[in-house]
Amino acid sequence: MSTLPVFLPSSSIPAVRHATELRPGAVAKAEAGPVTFYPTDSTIFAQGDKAGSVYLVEFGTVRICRVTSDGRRQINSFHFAGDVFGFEAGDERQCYAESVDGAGIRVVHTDASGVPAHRLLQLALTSFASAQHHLLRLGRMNAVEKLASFLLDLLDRQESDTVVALQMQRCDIADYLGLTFETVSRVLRSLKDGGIIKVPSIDRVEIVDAAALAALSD
Amino acid sequence: MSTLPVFLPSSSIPAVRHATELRPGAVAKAEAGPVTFYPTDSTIFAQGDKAGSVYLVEFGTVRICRVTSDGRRQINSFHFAGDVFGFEAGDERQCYAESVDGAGIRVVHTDASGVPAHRLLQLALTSFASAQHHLLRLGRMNAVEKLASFLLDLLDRQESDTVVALQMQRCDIADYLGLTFETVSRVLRSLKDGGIIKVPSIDRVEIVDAAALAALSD
DNA sequence: CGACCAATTGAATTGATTCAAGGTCCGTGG
DNA sequence: CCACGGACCTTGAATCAATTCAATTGGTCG
Repeated sequence: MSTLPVFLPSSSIPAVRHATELRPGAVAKAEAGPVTFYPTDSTIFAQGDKAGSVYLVEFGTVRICRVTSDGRRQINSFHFAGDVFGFEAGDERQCYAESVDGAGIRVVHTDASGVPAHRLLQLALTSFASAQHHLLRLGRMNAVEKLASFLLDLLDRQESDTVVALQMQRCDIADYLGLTFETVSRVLRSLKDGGIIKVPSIDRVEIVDAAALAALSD
Repeated sequence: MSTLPVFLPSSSIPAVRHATELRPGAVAKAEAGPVTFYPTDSTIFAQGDKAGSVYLVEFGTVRICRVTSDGRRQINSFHFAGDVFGFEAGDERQCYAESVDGAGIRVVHTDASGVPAHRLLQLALTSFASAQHHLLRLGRMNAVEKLASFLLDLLDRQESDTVVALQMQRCDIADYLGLTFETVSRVLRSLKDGGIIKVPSIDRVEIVDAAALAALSD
């Protein structure tokens, strides 16, 4: 399997609505580089890399991860089309970023580029806010609440308001929510049995009873 | 118990080294307001408040919290002298801030003030980085690892390199680490029994074997 | 001293994990 | 076209880490 990113001729970019069309104010394309395609599981940046750029997701899904010395992985966040990720306090990356499902990414140089600092601040604060929200999930929610909250989060960030696409596998969800993949599987089953969701395919969840999910999620 | 902050005549500010002396570059005093004293457990800002300012800790300890609808509390961070807290993505506070032990705080207005955006960005990224670090703790560490990592964190941020002052009570530590206060108590005991720490008083921990703690913490 | 609050300690319980055994899906090659 | 292999997912049973509930200790302040 190739893990090398490749530059895309613009004709090969999938015909999905693009990040900068979805969120016009985020970062102008002119401020970002060309779209690079990262195949499934390829590395976008590694822990220890020199920081100094952020990244704009054009399409696909990205995960931001850290690992303990003995190999346990925590996924801090997932990023979809329109999201900007890769903020770092120091000059060295503390996390690594990988493509989950084949993703198109633009580099945004934060130093010399035309992106104004207040705009970068705004984007960084968005990342910070979702990290803070995730802290509550990890620290104080049980498995069912974590899943409920996660599904609603995805629902919020995707186009449909009934169907959630699960681009990542169960293991990714588990590492995001601080669970095991078996527990993720079991909880999805129990939500299904409770008539709250349907799982028409392995990577799709239909939200049948959003109110019930919301009640579970907090 | 009074929960109202009071303005301090400068003569009454405790004779501890001040924030802006500890970290000269952080935020100049001139950019911040006067020091306000917040007694133990008083509110600095509440969830739902209008955002728009950040705060500089001059002395004392602050906790940033969120609660679930049924009252479970997650403490996202503690802040000590020199720290800047209160960053918010939207215009409404998602978290609330309280004084842990009587804290002196300066307001820093982010809009009109002279603090340059790149400086604010830097400070926000610091908050973001520690939130990310905390995600790994909450998501993937067991109780012993959480405590070990927490103690080393405090050690890092305080003056002494052997003694940690625990200004917050066990319940705060528990709500920070996603544990119960009983578990915090038990883990401290087991670290004590293991000869890794000493607990000379209820609010002091002496780090006997920092290497062992480090080994446990990751 | 007595009251109160925080912290400790013990015993029973439980939610999630671990370990193990299938099941499903999909791409590849005969 | 179907059989095979491998990756991922599901399900079950046993285990365990942390919680819950309860009792006790310790420290502080009026």
